Amino acid sequence: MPTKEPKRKMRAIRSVADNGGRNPARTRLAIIEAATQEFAEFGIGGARIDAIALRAGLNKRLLYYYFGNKEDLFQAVLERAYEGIRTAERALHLGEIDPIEAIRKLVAFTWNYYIAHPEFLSLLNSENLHRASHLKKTSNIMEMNSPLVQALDSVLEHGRASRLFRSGVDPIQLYISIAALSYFYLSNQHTLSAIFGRDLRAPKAETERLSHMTELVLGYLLL
Amino acid sequence: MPTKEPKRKMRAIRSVADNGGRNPARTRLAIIEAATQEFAEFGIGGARIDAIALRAGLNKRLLYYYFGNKEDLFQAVLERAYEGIRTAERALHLGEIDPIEAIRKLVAFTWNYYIAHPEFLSLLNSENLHRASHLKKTSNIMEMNSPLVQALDSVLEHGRASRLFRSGVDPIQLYISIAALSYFYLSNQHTLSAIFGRDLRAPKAETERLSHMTELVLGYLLL
Amino acid sequence: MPTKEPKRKMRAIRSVADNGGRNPARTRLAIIEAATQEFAEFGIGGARIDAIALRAGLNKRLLYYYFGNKEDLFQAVLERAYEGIRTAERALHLGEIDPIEAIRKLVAFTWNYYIAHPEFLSLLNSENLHRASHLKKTSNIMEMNSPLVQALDSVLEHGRASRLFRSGVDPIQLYISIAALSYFYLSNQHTLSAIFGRDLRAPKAETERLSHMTELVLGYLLL
Amino acid sequence: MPTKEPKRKMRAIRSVADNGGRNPARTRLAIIEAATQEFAEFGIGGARIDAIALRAGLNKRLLYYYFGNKEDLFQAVLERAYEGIRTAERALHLGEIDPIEAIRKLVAFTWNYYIAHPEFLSLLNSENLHRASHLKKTSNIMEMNSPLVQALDSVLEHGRASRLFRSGVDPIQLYISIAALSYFYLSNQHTLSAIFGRDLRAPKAETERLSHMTELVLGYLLL
DNA sequence: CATGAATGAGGTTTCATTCAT
DNA sequence: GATGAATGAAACCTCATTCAT
Repeated sequence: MPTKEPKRKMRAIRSVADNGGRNPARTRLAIIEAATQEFAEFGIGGARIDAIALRAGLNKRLLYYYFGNKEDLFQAVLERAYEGIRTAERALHLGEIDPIEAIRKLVAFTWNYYIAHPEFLSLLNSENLHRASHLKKTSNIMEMNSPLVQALDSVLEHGRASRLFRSGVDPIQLYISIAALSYFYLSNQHTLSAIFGRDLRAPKAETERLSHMTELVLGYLLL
Repeated sequence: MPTKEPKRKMRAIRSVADNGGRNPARTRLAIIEAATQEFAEFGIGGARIDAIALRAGLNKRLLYYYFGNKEDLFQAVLERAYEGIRTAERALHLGEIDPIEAIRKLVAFTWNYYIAHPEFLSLLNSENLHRASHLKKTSNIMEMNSPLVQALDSVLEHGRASRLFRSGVDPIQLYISIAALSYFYLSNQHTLSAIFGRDLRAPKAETERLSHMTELVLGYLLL
Repeated sequence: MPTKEPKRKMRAIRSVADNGGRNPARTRLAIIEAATQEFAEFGIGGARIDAIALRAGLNKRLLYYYFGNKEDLFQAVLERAYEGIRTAERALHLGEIDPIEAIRKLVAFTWNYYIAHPEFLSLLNSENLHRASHLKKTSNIMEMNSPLVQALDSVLEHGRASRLFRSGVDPIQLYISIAALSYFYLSNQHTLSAIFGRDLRAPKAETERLSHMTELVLGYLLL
Repeated sequence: MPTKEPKRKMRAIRSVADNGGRNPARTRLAIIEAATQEFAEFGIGGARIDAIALRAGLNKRLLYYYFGNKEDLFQAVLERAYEGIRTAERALHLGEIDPIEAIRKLVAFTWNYYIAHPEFLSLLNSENLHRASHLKKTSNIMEMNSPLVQALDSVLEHGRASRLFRSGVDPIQLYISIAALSYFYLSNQHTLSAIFGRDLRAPKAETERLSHMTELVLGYLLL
């Protein structure tokens, strides 16, 4: 197998763009979605333009028409992925509820979002392998910043004011830690499962993990 | 850009094998080390056999002579990377010290090892992208299991016996969490730095991160 | 798999040279026999020096020591193959028996020799693909000539004298025809079997073929 | 000689595809024709994709675009070669003429077709070296079957009915024998010429061979 | 807007052969 | 006499990208 990447079948999973053509917005979206799957599954180097076109049910030339080249397509994919999580985060409204509940909700949300969007983890890994080169090229990079950091800051402030939480907690550090606990477990599930000889994705294992993470964070915060 | 991967200069960083040939063990090692760097930097798909040969100062053909193909070379690289961290872990001797100190030491060790061995994180990310396919092929996969899990179990037991630590803590969950806190921060440093607009690798930031992680874990464990 | 030839396992069938080394004649023979199998199975282009060494249970370097290069090794193999059939032919003694019986014997001998030595057919095919370039380099090419042609000439003469056989038969043409009838059937057995949807090598089919060939030749010769 | 195959010049004999591009059918044909020559001349292992592209006057990448890989290209070449002879055979209309004349015509046709299409013999030899692996993959393998076998059956029947031919002749056996007589002579002409020290392809030799074969077959058939 | 055909560069791998012991 | 290590050349094949319609 003189090939560069592991062999894989190329079959159109689902022709995302079953419009009779002539719908730019939809075509664009179809490409992004197909590319998201492909990049998530194989990384930037492993993703194949042909495979993306096939997944999208579109001619390869169109990818270039819409996105110029592979790198820029990845950038678009990445931006949409961030957009997705930021939108979901904005719907959380942590500030309006009890601090303890807010933390539970934040941990659970992070966990569930990553589980529902494994491609997001994979895309981030790819982007970090490339030293965030695509992210750095996005124009309004600040909008990538999570609205949750500010919300978390306010939750911590409320908790501290109510003498529930310890003081001196950096919301960014905590935000990163909460993300880390879910992210690492899921992103590295294959090596961890192999090494520990357990299926980390069994329902029971997932429940235990969420409990553990919640207890860990609250155990730390609560006075 | 007609090439698949971002352009990069190919220059022999350092001829790892400045033996006059005819030293199999040394040649083998030179290949593994060069490959480790290359795979860590560019992933499996992005790594170039030519580049590895150049880095190692060896004829490309030799890589095939010793390892058969790219995949098997990656497997060898991965196995050696695990071997490295397991060896370091075995030198920790957590069981012989005060539980609190042991936890501090474990968190700091994990952090420092990842900082000293960024290639390890990258290799693991690659392997997880490939669903641990190489790891699953290693013969004695159980030896990949960290000796720290058992040590941590005993630390937790001591802590609980001394009424210092809470009970009911699963050592595997905690081990994963401790790894997660350092791993995610470092592995995702580029996207995080870009988004937060701060340099997460500034000395001050590193110190703060280690403190935060230690407090988080101990804050959770201590009664 | 970017390989040139169809994949195949390389395993030493039988270490022909299980001498403790130091037996030139035996080593030489072991190489020739291993090479014969390899060349017969894969052709000159498809044969692999490594595979031959492995089959012979010898170091690859020895093949070069004894034969110089692949081409010359093939020449040696070919010469030995011709030697084999010529030796067998010399044992026939056609002149001493009844002409009809002699023809039967010749047809059957040809058929049986080809069946017992399929590698001979394959080597000849290879050599013809190369326009007999190796054969032309052999020193005493005349010794390659079949002793049977002269014997056949005398058989035909006897048959004609006894008013059994027709006259005017060129022994070389007939010799070629007799060879052709067996050779083509066996050498092309795979395509013929595929196309006719029958197994040409089934015992019944073989018997029928020999009968047919014998009848064909005798039917032509007999007055 | 560090190369695998005998050296040879690579020069575009004749740019088969002097279309200004954009003519798929023509391009496809140009590839097949170039590949036919190359495979016939050097065998499957010896044929070079580069050389085929050069012969066809096309970009090497196109061969893969149209045929996937070398093996599949060979299969296409082989199928076209069979198609060619089957088409020619269908134009013979043996059933409509006198049985004796029909046999003469069949022998001469076989002889002349092989002479006009030496590549056909070579391709068949290659395919048999590979145990008909490509032929077995062709979908309608039955259409490869010669229409002549049935025609020959009817000729034999007519001949027998007219008390001209012997009975009990298997048309497949006879068909194979007729093919064999021409095939072996031509396919093995180089070794035979070398060994007999005569030029088997001299015009006189060719005439004699055709006579001999015709007499042989008719001598057998005629009562 | 959309597409099948075409391409240059470069990737992995293989091979016959030689070197150093 | 015998061997494992090493090599340069070239083979097959892949890929992102562009051309012509």
